[in-house]
Amino acid sequence: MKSPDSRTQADIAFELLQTAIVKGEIPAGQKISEADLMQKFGYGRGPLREALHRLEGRGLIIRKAHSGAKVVSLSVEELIDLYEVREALEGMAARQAARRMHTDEIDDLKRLLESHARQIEEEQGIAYCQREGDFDFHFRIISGSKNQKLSQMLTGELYHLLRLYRYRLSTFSGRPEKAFREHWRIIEALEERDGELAELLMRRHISAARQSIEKRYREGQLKL
Amino acid sequence: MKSPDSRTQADIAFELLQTAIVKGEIPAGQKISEADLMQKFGYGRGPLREALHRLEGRGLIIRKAHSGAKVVSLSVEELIDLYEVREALEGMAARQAARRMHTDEIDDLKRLLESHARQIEEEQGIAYCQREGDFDFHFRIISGSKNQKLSQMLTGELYHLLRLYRYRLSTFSGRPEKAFREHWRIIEALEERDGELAELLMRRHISAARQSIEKRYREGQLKL
DNA sequence: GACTTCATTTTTGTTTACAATTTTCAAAAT
DNA sequence: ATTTTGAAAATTGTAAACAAAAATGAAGTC
Repeated sequence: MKSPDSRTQADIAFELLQTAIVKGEIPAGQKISEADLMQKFGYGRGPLREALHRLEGRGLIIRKAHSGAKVVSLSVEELIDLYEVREALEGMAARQAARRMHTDEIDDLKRLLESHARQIEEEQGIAYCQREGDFDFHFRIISGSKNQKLSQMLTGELYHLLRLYRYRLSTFSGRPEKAFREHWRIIEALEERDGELAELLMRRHISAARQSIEKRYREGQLKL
Repeated sequence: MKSPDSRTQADIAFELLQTAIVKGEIPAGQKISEADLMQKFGYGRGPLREALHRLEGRGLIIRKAHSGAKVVSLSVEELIDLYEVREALEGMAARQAARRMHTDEIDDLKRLLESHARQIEEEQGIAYCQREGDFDFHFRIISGSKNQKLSQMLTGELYHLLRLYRYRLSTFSGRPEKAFREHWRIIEALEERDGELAELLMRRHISAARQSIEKRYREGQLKL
C-alpha cells in the first residue's frame, strides 16, 4: 500500500499560489491573470481556476467577473481591524494555553525564548521582532490553546494576511528588548497556570504593536 | 444603463449552496455529488465545481480527490472550540461597540430589547433564545464594533457554522429570562460607554451558553 | 484637443469530451 | 462464512473548444 498521494494539480497549484502570495512573491494588489499563471506554473487553466476559487473563498484574492483577480491589499484601517481581531483571539489562546499546555511544552518554549535572548545579545538587539522567532513564539502559544478552530483562524487566515505586511511593518519596529520582556512575562504566567494574566499580557503585547503601527502611520513613516 | 448584474452562474450557485447548507436544507455530514447538484439546480458542472471550491475555501465543505464532497459536521469538541472563539470575538466586539456605536444606534437596540421583553411576557418566556431576536441583538453589537474584519469573521464564518446547529441547540436552551437580563446589562454598559464592562458581560453571556451546552451533552440530552 | 463611438482584442465564463481514480459489487478462494 | 481479487460502474480531475463580457485603441465628431 503506497501512499495514495491523491494531491491533485489543483491542490498543488493552490498551495503554491497561497505561499507565493503570503511570502510576498506576488505583491499585494497585483493583478493576476490565468494566462500568466499558466505560463508561470505550467498547469492547465482548469486546475488554476479551481485554485483561484479556493483562494477567493479564503479571502486572499478578489475576483471580478470577466475582469480578473487581484491579490487583496489592506488599507491602514483594515490592518488595524486585523490587529484588534488578533488581540482578541491570541488573548483567548494564551488563556487556554495556560490551562492546556503540557509542562514540557512550556519548558520548550522557555528554551526557545532563552535562545532568542542570546541572539539579541549577540546581534545587538537587531530585529528580534522581525525574525521568525516572534512567529515561533506566537505560533506555539496558539497551538498550545488546543483549540483547533482558533488555531485555524489565526494561522490559516489572519497570519497569511498579516504576513503580507510583515516585512514592511518590521523594518521600523525597533522594540526588540521590549517585545522580549513581554514574551518572557507571558511565559511566566503560563508556568503559573494563570490564564487570566496570560490573556491580559498577550493582549497588551499585541495592543502595543498595534499602537506602534498607528503612531508610525500618523507620522508618515509607514505608507500603505 | 441597466444593471450590469455580472453575477455569474458560479456566483449564484455558490450563494444558493451556501444558504442551503447554512439553513440546514443540506444536512451536516451529507455527501454531495456534482451530478446530484446538476440535476437539482440545473447548472452545468463547471459552475458547480467552482462554487464547491469556494465553499471548500470557506470551510463549509470538505472534499477528497475523486471521492466527493461532504458538508462539514462538528463534533462536540469542535462546537465548544467555536464557542470559545465566539467568546473572544464578540467580547472584543462589545468593547469596541461601547466606543463606536452612535447613541441613536444604542437607543434602537434598547427599543429592540424592550419589544423582546413584551414578547417574553406574552408568550410566557417561550424560547427567547431560539428566536431571531437573539441573533438580532448579537448582530447589532457586532456591526456596532465598526470593525469590518471582525464582523466578517463572525457573521461570515462562525455564525454560518453555528446556525447549522442552532435548531438542535435551542430546543432545550430554556433560559430565556436569564439571557434577557444579560442582554439588558450589556446595553447598560454600552450606554455608559464602558467598553471593559461590556466585554466582560458579553463574554460571561456566551460562556454561560457554552457551559449550558457542555452540561446538556454530559447529561446525554444533546447528541451530535 | 478632448470626448464619444465602435470594432478589435484580450480575458474570463461555460460547455463538452476525455482521462484517471475510487468505489462497488460479484465471483472465487481460503 | 469471511476475505480477497478483479472488472465494471460511477465520480471526479483535466484538457480543449466555444461563448460572452470587458478592456483597449483607433477613428470620427464636436
